[in-house]
Amino acid sequence: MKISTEMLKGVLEGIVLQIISGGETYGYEITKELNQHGFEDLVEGTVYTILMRLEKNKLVTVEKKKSSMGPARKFYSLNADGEATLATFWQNWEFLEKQMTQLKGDYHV
Amino acid sequence: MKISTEMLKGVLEGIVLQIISGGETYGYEITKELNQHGFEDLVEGTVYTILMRLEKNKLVTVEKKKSSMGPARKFYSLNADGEATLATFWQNWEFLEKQMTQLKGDYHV
DNA sequence: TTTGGTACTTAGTTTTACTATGTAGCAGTA
DNA sequence: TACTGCTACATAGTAAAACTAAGTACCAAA
Repeated sequence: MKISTEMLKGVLEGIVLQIISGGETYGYEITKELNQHGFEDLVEGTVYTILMRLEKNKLVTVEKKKSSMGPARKFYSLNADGEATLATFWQNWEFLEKQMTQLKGDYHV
Repeated sequence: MKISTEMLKGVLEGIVLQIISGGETYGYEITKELNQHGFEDLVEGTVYTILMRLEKNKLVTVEKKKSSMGPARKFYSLNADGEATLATFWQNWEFLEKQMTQLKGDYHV
């Protein structure tokens, strides 16, 4: 099963924040992890644009580190604003979940 | 609490299908119902564009009926394709819900 | 006759993710 | 050496969906 791409809008950024909150990581790794979490069709390009948006919006700190496995990696960590944004994201998500469950029940014939 | 608008993309169409599945209804009424279901900032224009998309994609049937309360109403009902699309929508939603819950647990520090 | 609620429409904009492609480092191997 | 494959990042252009903002029109009550 794959997730319809439109349904991801506004959710994907929160997901990436959540993954980074689990510990310093970088774009290529995030992509691979998401691919194994049901986001099969997600490609690197999409993740990189999100990471750059996070950086532009000052929700993360970035540190470049050399790797023995290829080119240098850009490691991302959440800063205070990032943590706050992530917390708000989950609140919104849970609220949406609740409304969706209600709608499903209320309008069932 | 209101739902962030970007998070709605791809979800709103399913929500509207779900409401219609509960019985023949029209745009203005759908808007009011959603406003009371946590979608406070949702305005008519948004709902109407979704309804027209549903009609264009042949997921609904439309019937115009006079009203004693103002101009004529356009009543929408789901057809077979609409029901199928709605069922798929809920499958996708539940899958996304599952993945989100997993992500929240897996990457918690 | 004017106000307010009901009801539908649409042009233009913004946001977000996708497509597609390019660049580059490094390891193993033929 | 040349080639393949995996690792890793970057980005220009496009598509989809919802929003903004404005308009039209019907009808009832004050």
